[in-house]
This record gives sequence, structure tokens and C-alpha cells, in this order.
Amino acid sequence: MQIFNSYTGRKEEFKPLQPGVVRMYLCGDTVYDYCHMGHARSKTAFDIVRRYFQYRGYQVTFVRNITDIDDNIINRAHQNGESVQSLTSRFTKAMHEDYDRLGLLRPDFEPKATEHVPGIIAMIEKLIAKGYAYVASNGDVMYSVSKFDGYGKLSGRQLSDLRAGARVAVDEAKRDPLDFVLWKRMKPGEPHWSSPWGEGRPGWHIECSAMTYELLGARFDIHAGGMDLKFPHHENEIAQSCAATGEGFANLWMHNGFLTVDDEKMSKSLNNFFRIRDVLDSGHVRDPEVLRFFLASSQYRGPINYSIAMIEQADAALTRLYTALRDIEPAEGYQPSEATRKFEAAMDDDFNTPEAIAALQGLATEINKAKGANEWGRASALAAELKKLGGVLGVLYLQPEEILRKGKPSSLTDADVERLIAERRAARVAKNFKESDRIRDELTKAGIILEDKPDGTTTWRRA
RNA sequence: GGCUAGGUGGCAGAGUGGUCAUGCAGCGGCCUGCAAAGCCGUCUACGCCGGUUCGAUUCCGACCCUAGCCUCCA
Repeated sequence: MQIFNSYTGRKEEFKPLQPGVVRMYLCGDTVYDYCHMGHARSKTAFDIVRRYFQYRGYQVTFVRNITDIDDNIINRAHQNGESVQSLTSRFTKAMHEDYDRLGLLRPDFEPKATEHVPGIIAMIEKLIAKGYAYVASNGDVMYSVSKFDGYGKLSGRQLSDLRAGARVAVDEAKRDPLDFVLWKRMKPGEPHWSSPWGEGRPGWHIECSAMTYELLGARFDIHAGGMDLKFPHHENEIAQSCAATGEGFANLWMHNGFLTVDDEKMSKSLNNFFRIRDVLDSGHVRDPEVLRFFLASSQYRGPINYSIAMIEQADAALTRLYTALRDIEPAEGYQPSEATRKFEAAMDDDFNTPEAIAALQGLATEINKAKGANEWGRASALAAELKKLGGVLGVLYLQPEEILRKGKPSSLTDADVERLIAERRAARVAKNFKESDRIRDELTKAGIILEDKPDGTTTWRRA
């Protein structure tokens, strides 16, 4: 398997630290609001990575953290007039609901920053002891960026460039404008923990370093997250972890590209964001699988532009796959066809999901041909293969009829549809095509698409 | 300004030094009472300018454009 390593800037052959085992860490969310489509993009991308490793026979340990203490959380809780704890537990629950709907596998470990404060403190102590950190004049503990030789390597920056580009006013307490906070001294009314530097709370970057160390050890295979985390978050993690342990850190860095809206980054600060739940409940998404399929339709490192039109394209493509699976019982076992080879070759090449999907679509064509030729055994074997490969992308889990009969809100219930189809059938038997076409028009207007089969029966689906 | 990605046909989106992505949409055909679904076929694509080459969308160089990061952010 070739994977693009953000740290070296090129594709590399994947070599796990331990044969047959993949240990990976994905930066999770700060739980102070509902998850948006950008979160969905990142989480889905690495859910597919995880599933593919599993498909390839690796034993995967997947860690995704929850940031449940930071400035945004404290501010939001204050605005809402609720406790930090109440806010974070509310949005953690909402996050799980959204991610479950998207079919994301739950992480093996989902550490919370507030539950790892002792580990965080221990790591900061180590950094101070080794001379990488200092207590600033305002009582905060800072990381001294200039002490760490490799600083800037991940994001391809020089310290001098960073200093020149720094737009923030120099903080008096910092020895260097690029130094960042490891431990924040307590402010009145904020959650706090005891530490050797007095009451306070952890900075954002240190939690990931501490939690990866506790759950995965000093060295692990993959550290993943969104592009925007590359600098400064991941750069800082590297500085913290490498300095503290002296053993190195993640073997490989993976960063997903952004989800854009109107070709602009979607983000909280631009106020152009779509929540996952709002999109799923918008009436444009037949089933959350459509959203997953949409997200898988472009390679994880590139941008993906969100719009209703794109969702509809994904819906059409997914409908085609499910249509192929209709009326066949997937075989128990099967001999992998050329499609599996293509799928694996695509996924082996840095998780090229669009090309992998092309392999799925080729399989759908083969199934349809087999059906047309009445080769049901072959169709059944291919269907099993299609479902298996779809499962790696997290799609094609549903019964075809089930998903095809979901659709936009309609004035007709399933029972109404069945009744009208029966009436139409009677008219057709009587060769009263004027009447049968009238009924079909009525159904079409209600968003119901009919498909007559050679045996006289009719199947239907919603547009 | 610095750094990093990227510019492919109506839309989305892979890929490749010299026959094919794929899906949707369009067009023609088969099938159908007619449709739908399906199958077959089809459609002047590779930002601009140079260079290397027998041959470049694919390699090299310049340029233009877009997005992202440099500040919380998936």
C-alpha cells in the first residue's frame, strides 16, 4: 500500500511498526456545537482508511479524541448560562448521534482531555525538566519553540518565515512570539485542576500528545486530521511529543482536504457551514449513505465542494448500484473478479476512492448483464462481491428495496402506492392503457417511479 | 509577502508519454403497449506559453488563475 505522508510530502510504502497491526490517531472534535459537514468529511475519510486496513487483514486500533475543555467551550457555556460539563456532554451526545447515522465505526478509544489531565501534567513536567518549556511571567507554562530543532518540518516552514508572518501582537509573557501554551493559569469561574504550576487547565495541543502517548505509546503508525490542523496543532504535537519522549512520534501523517461551499472553505468563522443533521434531514438525502457516498466520491486529500446538485449526483450513482443489487440474493461465497483487483489497486494507491467506486460501478454493469442473460448464479456471486467492496467504503449495507423506497417527502404512503399499482395493473390487464397511464402519471407527480417487469408485476421506488 | 495544494469533456471526478476511466446529463439503437430500469453505441477534455521527445493532457521551465495555511478551525 502506498500512502501519501504529509510529513515527507510523498507517497510511501506503508510499513506498520508491528506486523499486521495498525495504530492510528485521528484528531476529534471540540464539543461546543453540532458537527458540520467538514467534520463529516474528515471523519468519513479516515473511517474508510480504517475499514480498508481491516479489509486488508490488519488489526486496527483507532483512537479519536474529544476536546472537552478549551476557550471556545468555556465562552459558549458562559453565553448559554450552562456549565461546561453540561455543554460538552450535550454536544458529545449529539456528535455520537450524527456519526452513528453516518455509519462511522466507533473509535476503539475515545479519550477526553479532562480525563487525561494527570498524563498531560506529567508530560509538561518532562518538557520543563528537559528545558523545552518554561513558566512565563503570567503564570502560564509555555513551550519554547526555538529549542526544538525540527519545528516547522511538517508544515514546511522556517521559524523566520513564521515570525515574519505572525500577525498576532507579541504576547509579553512569551519569550518568542511562536511559543505556545501548555498550561493555562486559572481564571475566575473557569474549570481548573491542580498542578505544580498552580490551579489551571491544559492548553489545546498538549492533550493530543498526552493521549496518544497513554493509549498508543510514544510511537504509532498514523496520525490523521484535517489540513488546517497541520499548522500549528500538529506541528506543536510533534514538538511536544518528540521532545518529551525522545523516541519520535507518529510514523506517518495523513491530512484530509477541505469540504468547500461555493468553492470556499466551510468553517465556523465564515458562517457558511452546514450541520450534518440539517443536511441529513433536509429532504435531499434519501439516506445517510448518500452523504457517505458523496464524501467518498473524491479523493480524501483533494477538496470536495458541497451542494445539493452534488448530493443528487451521488444519489443517482448510489441508486444505480442498489438497482443492480435488486432482486438478487448475494451468494454466501464468491470468487473475486477483476473488479476486486481494480478496487484494491485503487485503494492501495493512497485510498483512491473515486477509482474504487469506478470498480464498483463496473461490477454493477456486470451484474445487470448477468441478470439480462439469466445467469443468476453469476449475478449472485457478483452481488456478494459488490456488497463486500461497498462495505469497505461504508455503503451498500441496506436492502435495495429499503433504500430505494425512501425519498423526498411525498403525499403518498407506501400503502397508497401499492393500491394505485394494483389498480393500474387491473387496467393494464384490461388493456385500458389510457387509465393505466393516468395512474402512472399521478404516481410520477408524487415522486414515485414505476418499473414494470416482464412477469406483469411492477416495482417502484421514490425519486 | 512566505509556504502548500490544484487547474481534465455540459456537471462531478480518476488516470496516463502513443487504443478505454467511471457516474450523471445529452444523442442514437435494443427492450417495453408506452414508459422506467437495463444493455449496446455515441459525444472536437486535459489553464496559457515555451522546451525535451518520433510523439505530451501526462516530463521540465516560465506565466496566469483558484483554494488553503501563516489567527480558533476537520
